[in-house]
Amino acid sequence: MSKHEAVPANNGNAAPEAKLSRASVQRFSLYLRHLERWNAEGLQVVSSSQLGEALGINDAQVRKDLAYLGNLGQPGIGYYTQELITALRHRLGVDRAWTAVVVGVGNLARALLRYRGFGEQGFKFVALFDADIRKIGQAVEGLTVHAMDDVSSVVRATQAELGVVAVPAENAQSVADSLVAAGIKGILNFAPVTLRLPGAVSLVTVDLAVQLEQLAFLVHLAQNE
Amino acid sequence: MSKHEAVPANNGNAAPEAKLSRASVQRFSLYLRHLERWNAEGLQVVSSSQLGEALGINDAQVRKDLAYLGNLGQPGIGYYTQELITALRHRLGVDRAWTAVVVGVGNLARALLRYRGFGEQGFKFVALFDADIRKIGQAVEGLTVHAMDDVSSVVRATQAELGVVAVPAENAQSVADSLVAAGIKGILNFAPVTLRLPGAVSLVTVDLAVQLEQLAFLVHLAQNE
DNA sequence: GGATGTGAACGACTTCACAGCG
DNA sequence: CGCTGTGAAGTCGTTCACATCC
Repeated sequence: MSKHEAVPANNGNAAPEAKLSRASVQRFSLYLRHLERWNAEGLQVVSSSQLGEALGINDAQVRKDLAYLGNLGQPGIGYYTQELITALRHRLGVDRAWTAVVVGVGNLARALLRYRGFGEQGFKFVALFDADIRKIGQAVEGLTVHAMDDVSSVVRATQAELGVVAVPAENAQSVADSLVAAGIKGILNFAPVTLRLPGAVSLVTVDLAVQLEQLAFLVHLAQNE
Repeated sequence: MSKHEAVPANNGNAAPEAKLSRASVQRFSLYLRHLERWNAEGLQVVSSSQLGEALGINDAQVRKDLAYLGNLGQPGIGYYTQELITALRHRLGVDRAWTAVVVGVGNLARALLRYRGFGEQGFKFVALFDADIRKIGQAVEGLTVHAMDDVSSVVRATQAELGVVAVPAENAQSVADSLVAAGIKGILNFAPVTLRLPGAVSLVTVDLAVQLEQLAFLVHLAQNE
């Protein structure tokens, strides 16, 4: 990493966090996934056009994105896979473990808990919560389901940083409020509502209904042409 | 726009489909959801600033979006809720029924099948498929699980238009190919891969791993400041 | 007055094109 | 040579500001 000699060290120490678009960050995750596979397959060098092709985007875009990581590219050669992976993981913040809790133990929660790959990327689910008293105490995917009243104590005890909201729309805001009050730093929300959170808490919403409607619209559009 | 005497009825019949950004379409879904709730609560008129506030966006943005629907706004008043709903549903293509099949009967599939609201928006799941021979013939959420070999015949028989891919990454492309071969018009993909589809088939990908990493990045960023 | 519709300014993202380096 | 890094141009989306209309 420490790259002195040549390179003006634009990430010297002052404001290393340049403006990274949300789109770039999403692509970072995708680059990382492809790189890790290729690296496992023994590929040691990769070019911006290979990455671009894998993601279906322009190669200049790839170089622009990767430039945020510093001057890792070797003109005439490409990028060293392992080096890129390390830099990407560091920049994304996944070069360390993340702990998460899930509220709402339905099928979606189960799907997430079983999703292999989260673990590989350093995400660890440490607790589950549900409002349904019948589910409390049950073990799901190796974790015990706690009562909603225990959110605060369990989140503090586990020092969980991320919370997944997988409850019906009408309960989502109050669940989010509980998580925030317990000290959660970021929420992944699957409920179809616009959550209101304090600025210090990050939010990513995945709205499945919107996505399905989006698809219907695209098909609808394609048919009327 | 041609400006003569009351509304030029620009949605007469010619070329109503202007360029609609993907972002606009996503917002359309959100507008629709809020409007339907407000309408059910008896609200008859709504303003761009109310909608903007509900979605957390600028009111000018709302007006720009809604302008795609024609001149529905009443200066000094706002928009008539019912009229907006009708226009939005029509434009989104959800003023008719959509049939969908799901491939990969895991927890994610179950979560989708139970998701209330899909039905209300006119989406109907008509068949399930799975490669696991032990699941074939089982009933899940009222639908029978079919073998992968039956994709073609069942899709044709049900005239399903949309396909949900909820299988592991390594099988996603071949599943998608089967769906396309069977005549599916659009695919909602949950597998963490970049699917390659013919141009005539629409695609929406929901990558949960990317979303979780995005959240981690945002928290990571907020902490280093 | 109060809210729409929209040109114009602004800002963000993408692509082009090419100098420069290994 | 091939491939990076990056200004410049181009494209797209958002916000501003205000004329317009009920």
